[in-house]
This record gives sequence, C-alpha cells and structure tokens, in this order.
Amino acid sequence: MIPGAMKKHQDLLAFLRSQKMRVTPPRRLLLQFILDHSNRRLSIREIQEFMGAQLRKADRSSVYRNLETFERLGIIQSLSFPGEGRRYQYVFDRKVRHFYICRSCGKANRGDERLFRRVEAALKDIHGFAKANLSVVFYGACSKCRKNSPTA
Amino acid sequence: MIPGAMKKHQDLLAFLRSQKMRVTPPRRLLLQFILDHSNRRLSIREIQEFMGAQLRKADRSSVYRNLETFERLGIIQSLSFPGEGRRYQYVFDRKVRHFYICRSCGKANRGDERLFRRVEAALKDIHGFAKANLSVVFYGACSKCRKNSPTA
DNA sequence: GCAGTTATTGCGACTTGTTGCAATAAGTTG
DNA sequence: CAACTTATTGCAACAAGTCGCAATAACTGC
Repeated sequence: MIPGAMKKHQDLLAFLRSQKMRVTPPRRLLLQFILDHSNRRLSIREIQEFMGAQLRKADRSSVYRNLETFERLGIIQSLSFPGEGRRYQYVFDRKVRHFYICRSCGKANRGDERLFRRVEAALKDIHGFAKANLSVVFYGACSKCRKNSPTA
Repeated sequence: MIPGAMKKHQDLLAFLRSQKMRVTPPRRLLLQFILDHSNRRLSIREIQEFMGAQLRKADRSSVYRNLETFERLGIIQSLSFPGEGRRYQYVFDRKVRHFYICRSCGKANRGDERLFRRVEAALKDIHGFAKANLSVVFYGACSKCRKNSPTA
C-alpha cells in the first residue's frame, strides 16, 4: 500500500459522511482499491473482478452506481479512451486534473500544472461554473497522428 | 432541412473521401441525420431508430462504428451526460467546441467563444497537441448546485 | 465499364452499463 | 441500545456498446 493511503482513505470516508452519504462495505472497498491504484486508469473489468473477489459478490450495478457517485463528488473522473473503453481514475486531491486525448490513436496524456492554472484562470471570466474540483478534457490530435495525416 | 445543409453534406462527403474513407449508404444517411439535427445532442436511440427505419435495416454495429469514425475525424463529439447517457453532437465547423458539464445535476452548457479562444491560446504553450478540431470538456459544479451543497 | 483490392457491412455472440423494485443495513434519535 | 428512517444493496430483466468473421460493395486502375 502506498504510504499515506490509509490516511487518505479515512479522509475520503469522512468526506463521504460530510456529504450525507453512507459508508458501506462496497464503498469502503471500492474507494480503497481506487486509492491503491491512484496512479493508473482502471478498467471496469479489473474493478469488477476485484470487487467480486473481495466481497462475497458485489453486484455489478452497485459498483457502477458507486463509481457514478464518486464521480459526481469529484473523487474520480471517468473517460472513454478510443481502443480501451471507459477508464476510471482518481483525481480528488490532484493538483492537475486535465487530460489530452488523441482522437486518432487514443493515446492520452496528463497535462502540466502551468496549463491547468491558465485554464482555471480563463474560467474566472465565466460565471456560474465552479473552479473547485474542476476536470478538463481536451480531445484533439497528437503531433504524431497529425504528422501521419495532416488533415486531421 | 436547414438551408445550406445540403452543401455541408456534400462537403463532408468530400472530406470523408479526402481521408480515404468510402462513402456508403449508412454513412450518407447518418451524416445527413446528424447535420439535420446539428443543433441538438442526439441520443443513440433516436439515431438507431432513424437508421433502422430509413435503411432496410442498418446494423447496430455499423452505426456505432461510424459514429466512432466520425468522432475520430472531428465531425462529431460524443459525451456522457449524467442522467441521460451518451449523446452525439455535430461539431465539425463550429467555432466553439467546448462544453461545461455539471457533475451534480448533469446540466450542460455550451461555452462562449472568448473563453474557447483563451484556452486555445493557452494550448499554444503545449507542444504535441493540435489546436485544429480541438474539443474541450469541463466537468465541475454549476452555480446552482454549488449553492445547494457548498462542499461540492 | 470490368476486374481487382480492400474498407465496410451485417450478423451473431458477447460484454458493458442501466433501471425498477423489494430487502437490507447505515446512521439517527430518544 | 432499540426503534425508526431512508440510502444503498442485490437481483433480474433489459438496453447500450463491442468484436470477429464471412460476404458485400466502394474505389482504383486499366
């Protein structure tokens, strides 16, 4: 387990409770699994397999519902990557929460903090949308794909 | 039909050919349908129903494959909206191609051009990602939801 | 316009994701 | 800590989306 993960886990449980959400076995487990793999984009398959194996059978629908809940709370961000389906990633206390996805090859990159700050700053002009827990996704063409097919 | 849509349709077919893609009946039809409803976010159900009704039975998988193709080429952008599932929207020659999605209530807004330009400008600093055909999606909390639940 | 090449289609089987509902258990109150 | 309230679960049926493969039909060049 990543050092400090235990603390984060407790923090997130507290956060859930502060949002009037109940802390249930499936939620504890799912949260722990996401935290233990916070550096990766998780596929639904590995999540479901883990949940099914750990719990005496966590139902598919509960897992989906909780992923949706966590996303709504800004704990994770789900994204569809061309070629590898939907992925779930921990973002809660991340400084940088934006992604570049190449529409052509499906490769994704995490952005750098400087750009994220600039985008946040640009958003200051837009009223009605919160900067807190903001995620930004860019869809475009990476340099490699643009080279191969200049029109794209 | 929207005035000028016919021209756009021809343009897009030409664009497809320029990309070495073949122009088939399902593609013509799907493209036309998307163009005729370019001001809305289409659900997969209405797309499939239309395709199935028009063609002597356009297969589900072909529709999905073509939607994916069109998205890769930057003709449409698909997005998952909480509460209403995945939606498909025409973006090809749009000046503004970014969306604000509220994680809490699922409401979405189109952004204004000024912000889009600023984000594009910020992207100039990032090498390796094309500005052409860029789409940007913001996930956050709208003012209304933020008011109801300040922590979000 | 015909033959050849190969992208695209349709099909079937499968995986992923959603929804309504009754049963359960988390949190709360006295 | 027992009773209460209601969010969450598991289940089952369904809808949405994916994949491999053989058949088809767009495009190319002659």
